Amino acid sequence: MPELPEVETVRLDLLPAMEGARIESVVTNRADLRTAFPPGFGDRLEGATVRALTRRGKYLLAELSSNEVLVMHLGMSGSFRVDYHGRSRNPDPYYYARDTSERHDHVVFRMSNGATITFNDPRRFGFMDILSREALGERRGVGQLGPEPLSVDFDAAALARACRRRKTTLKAALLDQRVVAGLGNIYVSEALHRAHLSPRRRASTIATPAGAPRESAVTLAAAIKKVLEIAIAGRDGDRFRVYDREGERCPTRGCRGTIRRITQSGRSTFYCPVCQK
DNA sequence: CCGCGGGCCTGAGAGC
DNA sequence: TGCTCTCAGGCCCGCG
Repeated sequence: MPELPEVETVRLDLLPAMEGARIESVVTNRADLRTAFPPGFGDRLEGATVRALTRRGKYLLAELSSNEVLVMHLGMSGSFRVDYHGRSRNPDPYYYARDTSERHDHVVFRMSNGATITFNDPRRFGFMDILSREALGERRGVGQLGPEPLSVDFDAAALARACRRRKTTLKAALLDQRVVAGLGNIYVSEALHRAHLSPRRRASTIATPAGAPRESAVTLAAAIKKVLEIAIAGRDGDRFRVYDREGERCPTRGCRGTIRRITQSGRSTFYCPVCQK
């Protein structure tokens, strides 16, 4: 379920359990997630202290006292559980349940502060990797991320520049983590709706030929920030305005349109054909 | 280089 | 009940 806001929420949940604590033990219950664990996975983590737990796009980064970085990605279905007082739901870390969701508990960290952190991921699209600090920027994925949408680096000018020569749709451009980091299928639909821009529109149309931001780029950059901020703050009231709301009335004030669902590059897009141009 | 389709996995829900 | 089918909030690879 994780796009930027969910990953940020996971980070905040993990913070008290991880930051400043030493990793006492690591158990992996299988040889791979999406990819194999790096060589010496447990040995490289055990004994290290987590100096900081940060986030870049949808990636969680545990910066270690060993000067290595533990990179964690939740894929589609990854989640973490934290249990305190040295007690996990499964007292035996090697226990591998077969008939409950616990059979997808793939990694268990025991921390010096008594926390037990369990990574669960049924579909195994998530992964963990360990890299030196310097190698981070070179790694495919994390190394190629565009600006953090909630930082000052991300604004209409940056967005326009990134979209300038894109012949794809706005939908595809915003899903591309090199354009902006952290948006996924839900928040792209939400941001475009808030900005009243059609997901089918060519990405390059938000920039002038010279690459300068048009008004639509200003609106879209602001909408992206807004949608993510609201989601992180957990203002649940109007969680998703269009996502998974095919057939419902468009929530835009004064708009009498109906939310439609279309498929773009194999994935669902929800939008209002009336107010999104 | 760019854009698209397919593949990777399992589980939930719909329809028969 | 149980089967089959579709779909799911991510990402990478290979093809044209």
